[in-house]
Parts: sequence; C-alpha cells; structure tokens
Amino acid sequence: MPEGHSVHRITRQFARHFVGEQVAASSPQGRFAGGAAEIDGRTMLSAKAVGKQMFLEFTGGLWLRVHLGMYGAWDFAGDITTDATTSSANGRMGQTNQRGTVASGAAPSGAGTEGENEDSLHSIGAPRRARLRMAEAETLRSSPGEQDDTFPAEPIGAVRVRLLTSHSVADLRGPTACEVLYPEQVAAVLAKLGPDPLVDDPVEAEDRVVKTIGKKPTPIGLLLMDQSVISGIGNVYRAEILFRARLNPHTPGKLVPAESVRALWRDWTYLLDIGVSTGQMMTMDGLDEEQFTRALASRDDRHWVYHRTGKPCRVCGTPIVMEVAAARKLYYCPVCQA
DNA sequence: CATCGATGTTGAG
DNA sequence: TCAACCTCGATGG
Repeated sequence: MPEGHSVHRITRQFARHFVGEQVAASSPQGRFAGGAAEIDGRTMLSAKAVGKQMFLEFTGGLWLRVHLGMYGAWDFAGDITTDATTSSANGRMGQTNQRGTVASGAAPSGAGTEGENEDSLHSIGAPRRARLRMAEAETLRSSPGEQDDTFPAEPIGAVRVRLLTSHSVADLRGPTACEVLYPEQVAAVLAKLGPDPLVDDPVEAEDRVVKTIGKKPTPIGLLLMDQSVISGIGNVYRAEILFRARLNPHTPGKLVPAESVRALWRDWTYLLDIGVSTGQMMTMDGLDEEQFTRALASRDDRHWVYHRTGKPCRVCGTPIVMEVAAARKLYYCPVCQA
C-alpha cells in the first residue's frame, strides 16, 4: 500500500494536469455514482495531500477525499507527467548521515517505474501521452512513444471514480475511502492527523511530535504507525526509520530521548523527500554504484530490515527478527537495535 | 493457474 | 483482537 510518498506524487499529478480544469466525474463501477454526480462538471481548484490522504477541491466548496488503503490505485492516462526526478530532494539532504548517492541526481529507473532514460530523451517533467499506474509502485502502461489508440479509453474493471478533463483521465480502483466532503468535514479529518513534513512548518511540527511521543507509554514502533502522531509513515518506513536510528521498537515513547525523537522526525522528512522525488522507498544511504543498482533491481536489496526475516543484518550479521504487533509485521535487528 | 500475502484502516465483538 | 474491505504482483506446482 502506498505510504506517504506515493500520495504526494499522485497529488502532484492532479495539481499539474487537473487543477484549473473542468472535470467530468463518473463512477463506471457504480458504487460512487452519487458522489460522482455531485462533482461532475465542476472545476478542480486544488489538490492536497496530508499523509496517506488526498483531498481534491472543487468549485462550490466540495472536496473529494481519497484514501487508497491497502489495494487502491490511480491510473492516469493522457497528458501526464512521467519524470522521476523533479524537484526537491536536495533541499534537505545533509541533515543525517547519508553520503549522497541518492541525492546526486542518479535517479532510480529500474523495474516497474518510470525511468531516467526517458528524462534524457524528453525534457524533464514534460507532459507526455502515456498511461501510468500510481500506487505502491508506478508502472508505465505503454512503451515510450507509443500512442494511445483512443482518448479516453473505456474504463476497464471496477473503476470507482473516473475524473476526466479534455486532456487527461484518472481512474480510481479499490480505495478504502472515497467520499465527497464539505469544508468542515475536511477540517475534522485534518484535525485528527499528525504533522506531515511536506505540509507543516518544520520547527512547529518537530516540537509537536516531540511533545506527543514524550507523553506516551506506547512503544515507539507503534507510535510511528499512528497517523495521529505523524502522518504518512507506513510499515516499511516504520521499520527502516527505527533501524536507521538504532532504536528498539519496544521502547516506550516517553523513554525515547527528545533528541532521538527529533532525529526520527528529521529522518522521516529526509526519506519522504527521497520517496517523493524518486517514487521509491529507498531507505538505504551511501550505497556504492553496484549496491545501488542491485537495490533498484530487487525489493529485497532495498531495505535494512524490512522483509528480511532471518537474513543477516547488513551491519552486524545477526538474523533479522520479525514479530507481529497490532496485526502488522515488525522487523528489526535485535543487536543493532538492542 | 491457484494460492498467498501486502506499503492500511475501520468497526464489530 | 480480528474480520472485512477489495486488488494484483509474487510464488509455487
């Protein structure tokens, strides 16, 4: 399921290609016919992401809230942006102990994602005719240069919502949440969410997180997954951030030193930037070129501990431990994170 | 080709 | 605590 970085990337597609456009909304599958009718014909005014939730604003004070949940995905077609490297990963680099391999602009291309090769052939960020699925992974549905037969294509399968402009189409499947809200209702949802590094003031947000976590007896491994504490972290980033901090997941929040909490928050900020700019959950820094290539090719070589049960810790060689907590798998090194 | 499992959340019990 | 939601890539035969 998409963690925070994917939702920001999807939102960026809407901001670039749908905001300012009149939108025809429909529910080919039928399960969202009423909501689609409310939005149909309105102009999209803004697209915002907070954590794993996306909010699309339409004229008349209507908002579409979408949460992709476990299986949800957006399929874009028509004029969409397929660059992997646009913007801002470099801004916050250098805060932690990374050595900049990722930051250097060597954008991942690899299996299942849009790639740098296309960027070198086309101007970066230029809209292209293409099909792109955006969820946990982003896959280009047609080969570069290939023309779509018709626009828009007939919706295939269970499309909950189709949003169509004169140049672009977005199909939503399998979301956990998809609903039309009034501004007060949007505010109520936002009020329950913890800070998002790409939304909130960095200093304010950091202090807020320190305060929240400092009060709780709950294990830090659970707090990082709690969207009311911090927005956007999921199971992969949770495990990886804790390893990078060498923190034991069971440590009660209130026993984690404030400085460590600040470091966690800053590391999340850093990893989110990489995720948004590359489209991948790259959580290992300082890889040499060979390691980096391998990491892009194989999911199993991309993380420190996630999905590595029984495999040797990349730092100390101890077998990685997996345990189930709150119905989610938690991975950590029992020695490095003692 | 059948089965498994997943990057998530909600609500019932 | 656990099933339900609902989709599809990975895996194994």
